[in-house]
Amino acid sequence: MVRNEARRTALLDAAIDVLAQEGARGLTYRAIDAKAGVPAGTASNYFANRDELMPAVMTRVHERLMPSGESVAESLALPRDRSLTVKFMHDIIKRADADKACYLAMMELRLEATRRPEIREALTRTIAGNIEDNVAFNEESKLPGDRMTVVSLYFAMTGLIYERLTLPDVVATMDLDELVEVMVNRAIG
Amino acid sequence: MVRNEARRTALLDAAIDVLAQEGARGLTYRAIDAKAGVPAGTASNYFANRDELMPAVMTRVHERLMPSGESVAESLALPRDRSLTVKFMHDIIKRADADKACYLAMMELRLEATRRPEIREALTRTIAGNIEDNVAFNEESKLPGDRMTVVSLYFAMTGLIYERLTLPDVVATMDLDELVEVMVNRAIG
DNA sequence: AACATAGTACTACAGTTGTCGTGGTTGAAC
DNA sequence: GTTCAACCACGACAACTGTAGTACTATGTT
Repeated sequence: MVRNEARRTALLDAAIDVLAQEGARGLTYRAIDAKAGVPAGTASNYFANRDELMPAVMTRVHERLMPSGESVAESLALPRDRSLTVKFMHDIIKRADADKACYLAMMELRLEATRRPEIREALTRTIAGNIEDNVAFNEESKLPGDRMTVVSLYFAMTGLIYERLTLPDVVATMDLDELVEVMVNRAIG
Repeated sequence: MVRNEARRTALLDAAIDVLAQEGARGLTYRAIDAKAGVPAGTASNYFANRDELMPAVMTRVHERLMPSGESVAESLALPRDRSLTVKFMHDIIKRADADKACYLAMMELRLEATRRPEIREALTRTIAGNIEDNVAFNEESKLPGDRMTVVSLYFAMTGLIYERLTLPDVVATMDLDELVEVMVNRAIG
């Protein structure tokens, strides 16, 4: 198997775009090659078969969705109150808007996870770890709210982002700032 | 186009199962025929092409997800307090568990909606209407909480069900009863 | 210069899929 | 008992897809 990392990554990024634009149904070797602008047959030089491709895409999505770290540090200079939690939630929404393709690809992969145990295990680890990290972060940073605040906010944000990406017009009529503020305030209790 | 309603519905139900089990990628005429136990070619006698099939499936999903009405009436005999809202939330979760295929199919369709305007419009109407109905119902029934209670609970429940269906192990370690109770209590404020 | 290696381009092929057409069956109306 | 429309089974076919194989190119090593 060929191992030009730059090219391989470019192919995976192309696969993410294809997933977002065409869905799992459109994810073919030829579609990836076309999207990446490489000659037909290239993707199959990098991924032996479709079963090997999907987990690789999933790993790439995970990489791309990692928060920057420096923006977190920046935020932590602010006072640790409710308005900071609100800011964090808005940051998450902004990241989703900025990289829609990645989130949509993850949604395709999550559905794929219902029938592929390897993807399911990897995603479960990622997401469960993410929730635990958030709970620990919230506590260590002395941000307001308890464990349940973080968990219920996680679900609400998941639902909100899911809705915004798949059926934007449902949320379009709502005041996003007000919505996030109320959700945070009540989740904190 | 053929119009034997019973057979058509059976084919659509088969399509829902295929969507849930194999994903949008596996939704082929032959797969539908096989799942419905009818001779190959039958589905194509009922749906001229794939673009006509998808909205039909979506309509059928919508039909199947409608709540029974009598169970609602039954619940309304109970005292209109927080515990009733908790009960309603548990009913929703139960319905999702009882008809996983339908919910999974809807998730596939929601992703399909990002690239098919007809499905998107239909789903947007359905979901937005559903939220408004819930808001009105909550108010008319003098259930506790305001509009924001209903909206934020809607998102939290969407996220929770999404998580439970796609990555059940993430939620498995949580105490579902406690989670729903806290979510309701805080959403009410 | 000769060679080895990794990466790349391209092609072939068998299996699958969407779609269309065609002929057969059923059952009710007359 | 003929007619007719609706329904059904089946096959054909071109287009597309996954996969494997093969030959070409670039680069570095000896």
